Amino acid sequence: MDLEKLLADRLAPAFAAVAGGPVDPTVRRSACADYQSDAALALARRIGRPPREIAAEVLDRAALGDLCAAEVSGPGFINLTVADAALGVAVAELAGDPRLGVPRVADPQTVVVDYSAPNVAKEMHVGHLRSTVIGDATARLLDWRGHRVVRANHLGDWGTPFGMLIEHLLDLPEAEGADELSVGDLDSFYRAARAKFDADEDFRDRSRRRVVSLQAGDERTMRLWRLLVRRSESYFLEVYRRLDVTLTERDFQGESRYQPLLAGVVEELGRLGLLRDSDGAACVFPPGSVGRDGEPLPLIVRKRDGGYGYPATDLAALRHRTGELGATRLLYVVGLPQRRHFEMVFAVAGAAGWLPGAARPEHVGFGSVLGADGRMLRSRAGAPVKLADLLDEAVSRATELARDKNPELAPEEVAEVGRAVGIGAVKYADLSTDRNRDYVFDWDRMLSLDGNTAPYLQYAYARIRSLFRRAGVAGADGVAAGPAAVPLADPAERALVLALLGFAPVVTEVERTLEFHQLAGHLHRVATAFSAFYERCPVLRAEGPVRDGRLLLCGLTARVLRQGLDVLGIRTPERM
RNA sequence: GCGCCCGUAGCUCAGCGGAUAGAGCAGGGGACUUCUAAUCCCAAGGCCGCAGGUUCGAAUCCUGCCGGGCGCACCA
Repeated sequence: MDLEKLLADRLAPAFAAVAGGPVDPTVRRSACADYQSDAALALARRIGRPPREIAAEVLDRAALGDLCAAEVSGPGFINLTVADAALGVAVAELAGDPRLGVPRVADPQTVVVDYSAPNVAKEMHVGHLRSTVIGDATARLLDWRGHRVVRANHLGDWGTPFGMLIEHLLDLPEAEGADELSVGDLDSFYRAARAKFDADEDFRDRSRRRVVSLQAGDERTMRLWRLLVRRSESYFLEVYRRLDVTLTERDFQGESRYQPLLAGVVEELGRLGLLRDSDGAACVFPPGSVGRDGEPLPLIVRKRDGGYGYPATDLAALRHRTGELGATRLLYVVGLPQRRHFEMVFAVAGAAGWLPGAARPEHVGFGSVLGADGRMLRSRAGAPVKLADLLDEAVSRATELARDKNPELAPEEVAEVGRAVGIGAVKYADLSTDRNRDYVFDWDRMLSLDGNTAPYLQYAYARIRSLFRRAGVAGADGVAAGPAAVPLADPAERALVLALLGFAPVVTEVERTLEFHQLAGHLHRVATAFSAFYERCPVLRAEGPVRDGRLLLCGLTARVLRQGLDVLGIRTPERM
């Protein structure tokens, strides 16, 4: 039962009667009561009556029954305090719902989530962290809601650098080359190739010729290219596994797969009359984009040299996603600096008719990860921080903490907790702030057990699990066969119930906005409400209906935390 | 020059037209013979970058400034 909606439904007829037409009662959570309605204030001008008078009349007419107490407050707010009995029933119903009040969508969309997108033969670094983490949370959330989700890992697996990479691979004894690639030291492989390219004229020539063979589909070249791609992919999959990211080998949809389509894309744009030649390059000039010189900015779909850049690839991919996959929501989880690029791509796609009907492309942008100095996070040497190193450090710091704080954990448990907490902390730090902003990467803060952090939420979950182990009863695993109503005596119980009832509205909101910090913030509120409840309200020492009710609250809290964190891609260890 | 993002407590961040702007950290004071103290409770801390405007009501919307970050033709 959606309490907000229930309250709104009770108030709506009264508002309609007073206003002489339909009114949204705008019920929301309140600091001054459980819920409040602001609609009387907005209505005052429309019908020319004082807001308090409107609110009073609405309350006279509203059939609130024994659902809640209501009063007019301040300039015309209607404060709603839900009856304990109604809350107790609502929370018991929620506990009986395997989906925690969040139904599967009635009208599933096909959603393509384009995220992660590392480059073959290059190390994944912090720059890939946000796209991977935010994108994966997006895919998980939409999956859970029942949409058809296509994960698209738009791998950088094509382009001129592959000439030099393949030549470098040829220069090495094959075994050594393969070895170097598989140990995960992709950067030194790339750097060595690059260094040779910069220093050696002959190598440069060979590299350029190699690009030509690659584009021509030369068999031996393709074999080596596939070797590079496959080695890199297995390395990326290892990183995803450690990061608890759901991307698999089936989700690699690299740039190379669109190469055969690019000529057709350009040809079609030409047929539609959208193309203009500019200095020999085939361009589309979407309205509204202006460059440094004040002149219209082109989207270059074919370069002067006849090659294709990533605008062409993005257009081909988009056309494929709407045309072949039937996607109606196209999400691009890519950093904010690419904002204009996507504006232009979407504008061109729209003009070309590749966004039929309900198809909506959306750039899910995000800010940068900063170091303590407020600049882009870099290693001490000034290089981008390798994602693998970052994860190592997260796990080792968290393992250290776990060993330190809970000596009762067995060694294998320490290792498992360290992984869950370390990785969870990194992901949560990323997901718990507004993705549009840059955020400061700070180990101590993200691993703190206080505040809006993964370990705090995980700890709340672990405490509940511990409690159930001690009680020797099931409960936190799934739907509990609990009481039909939960008796609520303590304010901490009420606060917890209200927080738990707020889970569903937040999930549906985040499905729309993809602002995961809203979900994170809500889970934090649930966890703080639980911690306060846990301090004040004995569970196992209580008796009868009170004990049963509290066990139900604990079980439901655990399920909400676990489900919410699962959507964020974060584990909930049984012990900490 | 143009465009995008961002300026809220000492620090890191919430606050999506509504009441007295909220958390956490740091600093101050308390609570462990007790279901995990990795926790909880209390107090303190604010010209919401500045100036106008719209509104019954603005941190929130609009305009202009100031400050920071990023981006602006053939790299992806």
